[in-house]
Amino acid sequence: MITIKDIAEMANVSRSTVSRVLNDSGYVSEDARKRVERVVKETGYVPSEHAKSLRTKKTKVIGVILPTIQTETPSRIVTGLGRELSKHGYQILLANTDHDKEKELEFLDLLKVRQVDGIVLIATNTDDKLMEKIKEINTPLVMIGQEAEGVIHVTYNDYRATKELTRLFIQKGHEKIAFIGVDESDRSVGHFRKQGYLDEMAAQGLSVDKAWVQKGIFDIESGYEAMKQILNHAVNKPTATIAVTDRLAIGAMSYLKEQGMDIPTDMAIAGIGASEMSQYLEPPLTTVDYQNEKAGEEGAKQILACINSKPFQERIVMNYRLIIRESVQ
Amino acid sequence: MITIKDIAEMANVSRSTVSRVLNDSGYVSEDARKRVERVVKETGYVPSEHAKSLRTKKTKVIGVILPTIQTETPSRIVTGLGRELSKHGYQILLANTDHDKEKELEFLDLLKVRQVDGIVLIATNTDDKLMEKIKEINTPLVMIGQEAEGVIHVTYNDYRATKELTRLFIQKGHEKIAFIGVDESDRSVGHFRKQGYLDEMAAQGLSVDKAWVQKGIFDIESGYEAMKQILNHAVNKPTATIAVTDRLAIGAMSYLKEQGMDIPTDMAIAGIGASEMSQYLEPPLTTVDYQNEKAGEEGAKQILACINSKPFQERIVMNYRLIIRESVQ
DNA sequence: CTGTTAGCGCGTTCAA
DNA sequence: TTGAACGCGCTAACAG
Repeated sequence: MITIKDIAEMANVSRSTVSRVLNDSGYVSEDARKRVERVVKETGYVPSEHAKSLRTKKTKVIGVILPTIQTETPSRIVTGLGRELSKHGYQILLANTDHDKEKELEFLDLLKVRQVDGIVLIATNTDDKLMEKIKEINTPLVMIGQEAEGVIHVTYNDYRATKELTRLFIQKGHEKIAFIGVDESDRSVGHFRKQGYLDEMAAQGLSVDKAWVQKGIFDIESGYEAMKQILNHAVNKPTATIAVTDRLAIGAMSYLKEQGMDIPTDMAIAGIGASEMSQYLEPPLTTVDYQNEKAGEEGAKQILACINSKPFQERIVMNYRLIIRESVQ
Repeated sequence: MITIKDIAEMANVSRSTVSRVLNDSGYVSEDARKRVERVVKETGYVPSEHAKSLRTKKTKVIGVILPTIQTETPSRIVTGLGRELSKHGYQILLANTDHDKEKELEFLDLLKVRQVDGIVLIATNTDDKLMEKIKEINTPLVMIGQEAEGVIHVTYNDYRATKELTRLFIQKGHEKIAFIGVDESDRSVGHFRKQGYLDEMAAQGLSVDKAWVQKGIFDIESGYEAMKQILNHAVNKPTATIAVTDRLAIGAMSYLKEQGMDIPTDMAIAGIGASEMSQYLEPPLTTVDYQNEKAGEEGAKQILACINSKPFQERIVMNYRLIIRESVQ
């Protein structure tokens, strides 16, 4: 392996001079610079990042913890993160928890050991254990998707999005609106989205039948099951349904079709997430675009600012955009 | 930051003894071992990976280069890779080329500089430049998705898959079969899949109308366009279509429906990739399951074997599985 | 403007 | 069985 020492000898200067040329720091005579640059070019030499890290305590690596990369939301966020980070010479060390909360904690430790410069956590919960660990590792960290006191975070306006979706249905004349959510331990997707729905219903003086509110997990199948529950158990049949993710909505639509029901005539439906598929469904699905890639970019900017001790915003709430399609009438 | 030196002092031994305990190397008295272990536990000390890497030249990091993580194939592969690698204490350094061949080359260099122990390349081409660079960087490397002489690779049986799909259509009575492919610079998806189709058609004595064979890129929209081309330009209208990805098939289906054509009566259709959506389409799409996660795991095993100088297979061809659904009749 | 020197945190001889 | 000493490749004082 070729090292700085070799370059120094070949260019007839000291190692420090080579270092200065490479890092553009301190004074170097034009002559010496040229010689070094020539040798570096000829040999294709690149300094060892590890040796550098050992000295500078900087790694130019950002750890990214996520629950899965098999769904569109996290993969879009990572794309946004990667785009912004690579602009500044940072790379991503990936940590996939596979939805395992224990692993989430382990990875925080692990990334700390790897001495990443910062961590981006695509979060699905804000459990006490998690928050404690975050404080404990004491590394610059940005959370995406959940809000949390004392932690830099980028979130979506979950509450307002479902509130607006609910209002949309009501404006179209619906009064019996069902809701397919997820567990409330996920504050953003589970709690706030549900609350927006409930509050708007209440605000418009509409009551909510208990059987209208069902829960799934983050897959298509459970959306199917949830819709089945709604139709089987509701005495008073709803005419519209809000699902907190497009996948849940797709599952729900699948059950509706199986039952020979027409969308949106018999049941209007909306999802959240603006999945690529949503516009190719039958009928095309009304949904909410959360601009995940942009959220990723924003997260990257904040973590970089934090690392470089520049001013950063602790709280960023992304804008969303309603996409109204034929599944709503 | 707490270092090996601190532990040594606290345990009243030398740094080397601590190192021996940590790495289970050389003789250490039971007594000393206990003391060190206790201190390590109490302090929560973990050795610096960077210092270690500097010494041992091993990083326990695998670089993964991919064209995008926004489609199912690569994200499934990464999931498989991650699962297997993390079992052995390795982590993934992500490099997203965003379909840019130049970046692919740059990342190979960059990962080399980062001194990753190995590289997994989810490849979309086998250009000379790329192959040269692979030789040049001289780092253990496994290619997934394309075959290449002299490089460890995991591929799918693209040729046989489309051949079998073609035969399936023919068995069902179809004689005029169209094909939506991608550029042949992608040997696997572009060339081999097309060749399987062409060969089977020829083998069965069926001719192929030029207008039946169209090309898209890897998105839904271009599948739509390709089907439009087929229907507009074919004098002799085909009754079935094979698309080389599910997304292309979805786009094609979208155009067919727009034209009021029935699937599969007016046009039977099949894709490849077993995307999660495929079973929820109308009608459910016939497709081919390539077991991408398993391919990822297999790739991980090979790169680890290569790194640890154990025997490895240079060429692995994954099995596939036909999933026959209602889009074919 | 440049070279010498001194570590960063660790693993690994080599004597003792 | 243990510790002293060295060096991995690099940056950052410091002195010249």
